[in-house]
Amino acid sequence: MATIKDVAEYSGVSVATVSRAVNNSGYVHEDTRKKIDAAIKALNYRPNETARSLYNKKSKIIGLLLPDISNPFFTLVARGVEDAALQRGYHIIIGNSDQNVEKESRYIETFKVNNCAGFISSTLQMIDASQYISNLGMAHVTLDRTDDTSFAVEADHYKGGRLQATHLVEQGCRRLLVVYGNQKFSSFKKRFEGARDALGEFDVEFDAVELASDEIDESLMTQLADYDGLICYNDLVAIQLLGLLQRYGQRVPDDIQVVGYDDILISSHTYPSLTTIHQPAYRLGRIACDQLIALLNDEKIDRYMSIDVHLIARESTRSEKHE
Amino acid sequence: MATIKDVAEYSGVSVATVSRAVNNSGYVHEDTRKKIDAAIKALNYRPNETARSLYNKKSKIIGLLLPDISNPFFTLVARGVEDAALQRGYHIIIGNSDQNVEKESRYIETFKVNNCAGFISSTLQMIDASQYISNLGMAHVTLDRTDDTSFAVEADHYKGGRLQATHLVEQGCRRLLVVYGNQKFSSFKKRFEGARDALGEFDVEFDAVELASDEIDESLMTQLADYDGLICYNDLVAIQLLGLLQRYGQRVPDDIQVVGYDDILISSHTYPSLTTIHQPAYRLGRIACDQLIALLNDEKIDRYMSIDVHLIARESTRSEKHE
DNA sequence: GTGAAAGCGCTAACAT
DNA sequence: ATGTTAGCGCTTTCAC
Repeated sequence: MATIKDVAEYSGVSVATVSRAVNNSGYVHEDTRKKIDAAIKALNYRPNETARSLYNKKSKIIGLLLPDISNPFFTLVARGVEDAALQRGYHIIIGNSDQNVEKESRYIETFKVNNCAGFISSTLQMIDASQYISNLGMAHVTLDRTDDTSFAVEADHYKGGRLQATHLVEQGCRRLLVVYGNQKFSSFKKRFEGARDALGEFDVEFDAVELASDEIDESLMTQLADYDGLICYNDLVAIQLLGLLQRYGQRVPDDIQVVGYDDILISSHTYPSLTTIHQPAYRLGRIACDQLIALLNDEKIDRYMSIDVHLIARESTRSEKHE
Repeated sequence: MATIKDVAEYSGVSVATVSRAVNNSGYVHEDTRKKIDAAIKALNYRPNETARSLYNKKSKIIGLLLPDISNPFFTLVARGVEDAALQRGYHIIIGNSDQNVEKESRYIETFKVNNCAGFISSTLQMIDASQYISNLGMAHVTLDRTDDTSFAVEADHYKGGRLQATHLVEQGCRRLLVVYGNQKFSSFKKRFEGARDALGEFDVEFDAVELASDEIDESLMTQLADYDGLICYNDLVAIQLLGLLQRYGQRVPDDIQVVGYDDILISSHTYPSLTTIHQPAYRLGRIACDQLIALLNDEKIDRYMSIDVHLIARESTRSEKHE
């Protein structure tokens, strides 16, 4: 691979001039610029980013720390981040924390020692996370799962929860089960609170149960039979429940209605298709990335951004008009 | 962030000695090692990987070029690669090519200028790809979508195709539709060939049609009604078709049986759950990564590895025993 | 066993 | 407008 020195020799100027030409910094005569461009093309020169980032103490790489990329929601977030990054000349390195504090800090360390410009995370479980990060001196934006101290971008989960509940009540449900996720995550917590508050206002009876996606099996059926509506904290769980219910002869939405959360791609393809809350995962990723880059450029950004969500009515609830 | 120089001063030795201690290269007295370890701990020193990779001309980062991480299959592959990499002290930077030649080469270039140790790809559409890569002097392993010139790891798609066809015929199908994917990808090509050959041997009638996942809508129903079995080139398509069929009153598996390919997570949760070919996506990723790292360590590896696949019988076909 | 010094490829003073 | 040079943090000869 050709280096800047090769280009300098080939075009008969110094490396400083080449550097100036490449970076459009400082003066460089039109004629010499032409010579340099020719040399670059002839030698197929590309600046070595490692050397650049060693000097600058910042690379053009953004870290992205996700709980688990196997979840289609985060996969879309990642695409959003990547596309936004690419547009501005950055690249991303992805890490899965698996909700594991040790992996988390290992990744943050990795980002640091690789001179990442900053990172986006949606999973900080570390205590004193923001303290730790600011010590590291890295730019940081929090996504979807928020704490109160960092820059944050998230969907309006409280509203999402309210929408789930409201829709089901409007479609006639009177005996609901709210299936909620791990409450230590702000996103799940707010969804639950939204649903709970709305249900309270409607004065509709409901039970609530925490359910991890790997805990779903036939043993649930006895409970499920009691309800005429299910509010699920994400689509993955909703789809599993949908399968389970049908396998045991329950008709959806006639016997029981189901609403999910996320609007992952598959949710519109199942039968019945899933009524759900659409969160703009891709857009969330883009925005978080744009925010981070703004931060890197010392632009002022909002400390907190809330992104709107809306309900998409499909076949798993009784609403007339489907999309 | 503390540098090697800080550690050297703190422990009263030279940077060279610290470097030797950190890397376990060359001699360093037990006592001085102790002092250095203490200094490292006190200063919370971590070697700057950028500086290392500038010197070594190789970073501890592996590039991973995927067609689209939104596809759950590739998502699992990525997890496999990541986990394997992590175990050996590497990290990954992921790029989505979106089947786009330009993005492809941009990413490969990115890998190069960031001193990536090597990369894994499952999507090279560039002409002369292997030529181009070997010019770059990067280690490279091809995954799932193979050409003949690189090191390659892939599942046995021909067998997978045969299994799909054989199963459907055994379950009584006599009029099949093979829904196949873009034949320029070896993986889809081999699946189709396997199914076609098996069907030929059984002397069973079939039609074949190429179908992208965004081309699926009601207009297909007139065609679909003619068949008693559907062989799909992946689960995503199979699930969409499953939904479509049911929405139009076809009973699966009574009227028509469906078999998918990939065994993504969701396939066991739909109703009816999907009979499919299990490809070990995670393991594929791990193996590809292990191969690449072996390559980097100048170990001898097989030029081509074929990984076994098997059929998982579920509710979308008539087999008695489900998993 | 340890240290001095060169150099990986680049950028940014500073001098000219 | 261009060149010289120091230095980013590290590893590795090569002396001692």
